[in-house]
Amino acid sequence: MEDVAAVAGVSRGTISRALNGGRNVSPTAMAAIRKAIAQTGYVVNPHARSLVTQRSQTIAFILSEPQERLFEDPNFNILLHGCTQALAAHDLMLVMAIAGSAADRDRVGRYVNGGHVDGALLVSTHSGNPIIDELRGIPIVACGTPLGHERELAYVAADDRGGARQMTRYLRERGRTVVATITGPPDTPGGVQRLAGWRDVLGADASDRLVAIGDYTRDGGDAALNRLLASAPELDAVFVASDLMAAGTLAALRRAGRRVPEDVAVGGFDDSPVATSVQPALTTIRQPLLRISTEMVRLLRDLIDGQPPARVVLPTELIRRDSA
Amino acid sequence: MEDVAAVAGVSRGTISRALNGGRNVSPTAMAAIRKAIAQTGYVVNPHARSLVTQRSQTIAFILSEPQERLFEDPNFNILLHGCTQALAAHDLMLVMAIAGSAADRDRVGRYVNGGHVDGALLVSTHSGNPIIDELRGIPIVACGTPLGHERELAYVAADDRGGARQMTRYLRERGRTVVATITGPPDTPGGVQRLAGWRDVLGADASDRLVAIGDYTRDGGDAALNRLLASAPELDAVFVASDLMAAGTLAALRRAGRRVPEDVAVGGFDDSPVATSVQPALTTIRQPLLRISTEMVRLLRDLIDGQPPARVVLPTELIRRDSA
DNA sequence: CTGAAAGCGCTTACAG
DNA sequence: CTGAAAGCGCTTACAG
Repeated sequence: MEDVAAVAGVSRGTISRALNGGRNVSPTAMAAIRKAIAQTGYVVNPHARSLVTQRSQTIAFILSEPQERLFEDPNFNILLHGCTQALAAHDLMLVMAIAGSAADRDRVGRYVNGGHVDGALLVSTHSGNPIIDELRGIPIVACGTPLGHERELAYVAADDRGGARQMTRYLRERGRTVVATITGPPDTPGGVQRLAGWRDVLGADASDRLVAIGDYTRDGGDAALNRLLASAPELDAVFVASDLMAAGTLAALRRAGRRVPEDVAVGGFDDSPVATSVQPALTTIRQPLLRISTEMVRLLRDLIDGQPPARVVLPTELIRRDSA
Repeated sequence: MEDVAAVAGVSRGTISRALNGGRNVSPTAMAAIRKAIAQTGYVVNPHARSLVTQRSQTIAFILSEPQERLFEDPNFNILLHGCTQALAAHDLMLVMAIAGSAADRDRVGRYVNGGHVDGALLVSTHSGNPIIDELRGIPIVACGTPLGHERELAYVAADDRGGARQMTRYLRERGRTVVATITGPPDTPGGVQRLAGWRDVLGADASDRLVAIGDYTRDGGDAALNRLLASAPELDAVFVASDLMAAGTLAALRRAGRRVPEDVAVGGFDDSPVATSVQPALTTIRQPLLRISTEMVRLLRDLIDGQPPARVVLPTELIRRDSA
C-alpha cells in the first residue's frame, strides 16, 4: 500500500478511501491510484482489513447432523451450491463447518465464536441441536424450522405441512382409498409437519396402522414399507416423506410383488435427483431449495446489518411423474 | 489479551508464547494464564494473528467445472466431506470456491491470491483449466491428473487406466465377446485413461465402432448407448466410464428391450451412490475417494511446509454386483 | 524464563 | 478533498 501511495503520489489514507467506495476522493486522485494499483499489482491484505473492520466477509455453513447423513442427501448439494452462489453475489465466502460429533461441535463453536466469520447458516434436520447453544451472539439463519428455537432464530423453510397436504390430496383424487404414510424422524420438522399434513387430509381415516416412522434413509424407507405391509396389507398408496426413503419403498414393493403405480401409488417429497433416477420416476413434492438458499443469505445479511430475525416459509409444488 | 495479562500478572508477550506452544513459559505462569483465560473467556483474534503470521489456517476448495456439473456428482460429496474432515484434523478450515464462469474465476483468483488462504485443493475434471494460471505462487494440489500440468502440479489420482483394465478383463472373463465402451470427455483424465485401459485389454479388438464418447451425465450415457446399438448391435457388454452414465445406459438398454446382465453386461466406474440405487445394482470400479481426500490434504500440507510437489496414484478395486 | 518494543497492513475519525 | 496519526490485536526477535 505504501508503494501504491508513492507511485500515485497520495497518502495511504486516500488509497484506502479509494478502495472503500471512493467517497471523498477527487477524480484525479482516483485515476492516479487506479493506475498505480495496476502498475504495482497491489492487493489488499484481508487480515489487516478485517482487524480494523471487525468483518471477515465469510460465513460459516454449519452442518450439524449427528450421523453426517446430510452428505448423502442430494438436497444438500443443491443447498450448498445455492448458498455459495448467493453469498458470492455479495462477495462473501462460505466456509464448511461439520459439527457431527461433540468434539466437532466444540471445534466449530470455538471457530465461529472466535470471530472468524460474520454469521452462520445452520443446516440440520434434528431438533435439540446442541450446537445452537454454543453459538453466542453471532447472526444465524437456520434451514428448516429449528424445532425448539422457532422463537429466537431466523429461518427459512419449505411449507412441509402444505406440501404433505398437496400430495395426500392428490393421491386421494386419483382414487386411492387406503393412503399410508412413511414419516421422517419425529424430532425433525419434516417428520412432524409432513405427518401433520397427511393427517389434515385423511381426518378420521388417519389410523396409526397407516403410519410407519422412517429415518430419511433408503434402507429406512424399505423397512418402513415392510412394516406397513404387515399392519395394513390393503394399502393402495403411500405418501413417503422423502424421495430417498421412497426409493427404498419402491425396492420393497418390487420384492413384495406389488406394482407401482398400478397396485400401490407412491408419492415422495423433495424432488431430489433420486426422484428421476429410480424406476418408475417419482411423483413428488418439490422443495424450492435454490430459493431457500437465496432467502437464507438475504436473511443473514439483514441480520448482520442489525435487523431483527425473520422467518420465511416458501410454498412447495407437486411434480407429477410415474409413481402415482 | 490485555485483560488476561492483567489478571494473570504477566505481559502480553508471555500470554502469546503460552498460546503458541508454551515454549519458554514457566509452569507457574502457564497455570496463571490458563486460569486467567478461563476467567475472562478470552479468545484470540484470528485476524490480528494472521496479520503477523501471514497464515490464515484456511484452504480453498476450488471447484472449477464450467457447467458446475460436479455438484450433481455424488463423488463430489464424498470428496468434499473427506477433505473437510482431513483438514479439520489439522485445524484447518475449508472455504468453498466455485469457479465456473470467467467472472467466478476472476473472483476466486483474486480471493486466493489476496492472501485469504494458505493453499488450494483443485477439483476439476477438464483439462486446459484456465483457473490454474490465475493462481500464482500458492500451494495447490489437484484432484485427478491435471492434464497439461502434470509436471508442475502436485496431484492425487485413482489409477484410471488400471481400473479400466480390471473391468474390461473381468467382462471378458465372464465370457463376453463384444465389449463396447462409453468414455468420458476426451479432455478429462478419466476420459483418456479409462479408454486407454479398455484398449490395453482388447488389443486388436478395440475397434472404433465399439467406442462412444460420453460426457459423464446420465443422459449422455443414455444417448451414447443408443449410438453403440447402431454401430455395434451385436455388443454383449459395455464398460461405461462413470456410474452416472451407466445409469443412463441401463435406462437405454431397458427401452431397447435388452436385459441386463443376461443380454448385455454393464460395468461402471466410481462406485458412487448411484451404483446401488439403480436396478440392477452396478458392478463397478471403486475409486478410493476418502483416501484421495486425505492424501490431497497431506500433500498440500507438505507443500505449505516448503516441500516439492508430489504425485500420488491410488489403486482401484472391482466391486461385483448385479449388472455384470 | 520474561517484558518492552517494534511491526504486521490496513481503516477512520480528525483537523485542515 | 486530503494527510498525519492513532489504533485494530496479535507475534517475535531482542535484551536482560
